[in-house]
Amino acid sequence: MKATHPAETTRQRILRTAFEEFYRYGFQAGSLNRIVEETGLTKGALFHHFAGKQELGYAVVDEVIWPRFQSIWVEPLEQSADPIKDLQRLLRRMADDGPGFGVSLTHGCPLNNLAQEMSPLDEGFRRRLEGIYAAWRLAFKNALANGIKAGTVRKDISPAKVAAFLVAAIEGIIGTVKNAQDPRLLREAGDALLDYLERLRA
Amino acid sequence: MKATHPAETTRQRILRTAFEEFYRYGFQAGSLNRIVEETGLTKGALFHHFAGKQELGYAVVDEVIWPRFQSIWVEPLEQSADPIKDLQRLLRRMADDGPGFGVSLTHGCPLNNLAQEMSPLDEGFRRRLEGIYAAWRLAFKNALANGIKAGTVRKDISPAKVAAFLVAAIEGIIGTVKNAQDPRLLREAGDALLDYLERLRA
DNA sequence: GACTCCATACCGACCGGTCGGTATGATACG
DNA sequence: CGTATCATACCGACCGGTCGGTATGGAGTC
Repeated sequence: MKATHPAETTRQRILRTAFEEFYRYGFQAGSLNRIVEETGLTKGALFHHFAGKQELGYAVVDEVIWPRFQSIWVEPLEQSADPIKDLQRLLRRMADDGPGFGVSLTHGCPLNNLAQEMSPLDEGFRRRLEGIYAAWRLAFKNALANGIKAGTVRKDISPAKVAAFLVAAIEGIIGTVKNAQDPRLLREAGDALLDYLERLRA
Repeated sequence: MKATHPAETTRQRILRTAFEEFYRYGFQAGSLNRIVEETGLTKGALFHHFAGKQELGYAVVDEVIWPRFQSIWVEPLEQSADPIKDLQRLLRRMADDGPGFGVSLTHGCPLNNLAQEMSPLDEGFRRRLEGIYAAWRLAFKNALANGIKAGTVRKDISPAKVAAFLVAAIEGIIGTVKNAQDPRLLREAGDALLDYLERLRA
């Protein structure tokens, strides 16, 4: 424990444990008692750092999911002159090393899991998650626009539309593969996505 | 009630109410007490017809979701000689009349909702839902193969790969739009999908 | 340095309420 | 009478959340 998470504050330990709990069981079915048990702390400690389950959920989005996502999907695409190549590289790495990308084959994408469950029920969740999605689409849109400027991407496509489609397709693939629990499906749908990207080249 | 659902048996009323409950709150957070209250029946009636919550959930998949899905996505595509045209028509109809397709802009796709929540937690759910997804992909794959044979679809594509990608993309679009709650996003991603379909033409 | 004061961090028993599920009985129908 | 179809009453488990209390340590005062 301490080896893998050195010098972790109590608040950070709660956040990390809560993230894993909600990732596994969903937010509503996730149990504060289990989080307390898992951290080795108590109810008192948890409620000292967070006002309630909802606040804890919000904090997981803001302080765990959002930073992880940004370092994986936003930063690598900034100042990309050949977004198609970089996107294909990102997708291949995600397929080869799902867990390292925060995406498990069986548990799917934490961002999408939370969004599908909570967005219709809690506006605070929806707004936060939508912010991440919007940043994702913006990163793709900018990268595609850069590609067009650099001459690596076809000029007749709409960066905004393609970006929206790409985000949806990626989440859709992760979701359907999570349900099938079959790497072959990941390969098939992934190949089609890579092929789609290939046809965006100038 | 009786006007919109004439001569409905008790079992059917429970199933329909349970479907709506699980569609709104998810399976785990869905409440049997609310279902009982909503139907105007009692616990005794519910447990007379279903052995428990899990069995009720399975029955909702088998007897509500699966038939609805089949009539919408499988049957219209059988014996299609121009699957691209028919697919585009289906997609446009879904975008224009979501609720009629069992897909709400704010609540998403019932099939995908259940799959994302329950597949990692319950193998019975996963197997049943995967059966529906497999049928979906098969329907698309057969339609694309028919299109190739009829000369309406490009010969150099893999029907299986494109089918897997299409299913994923559709679910992904529904999911991201559900989170954004913005019809403009549906329009953007949908346009990109229609464009992708267009480029499959022979 | 010694003492007061007080905020922070954390503990663990306990609360009301809801959950899925069960046992038993009434009613109606063959 | 027997069986199917419900209603009523109730159970234990678990839920998120509260509350009184304690240990620690830093700041201020003399």
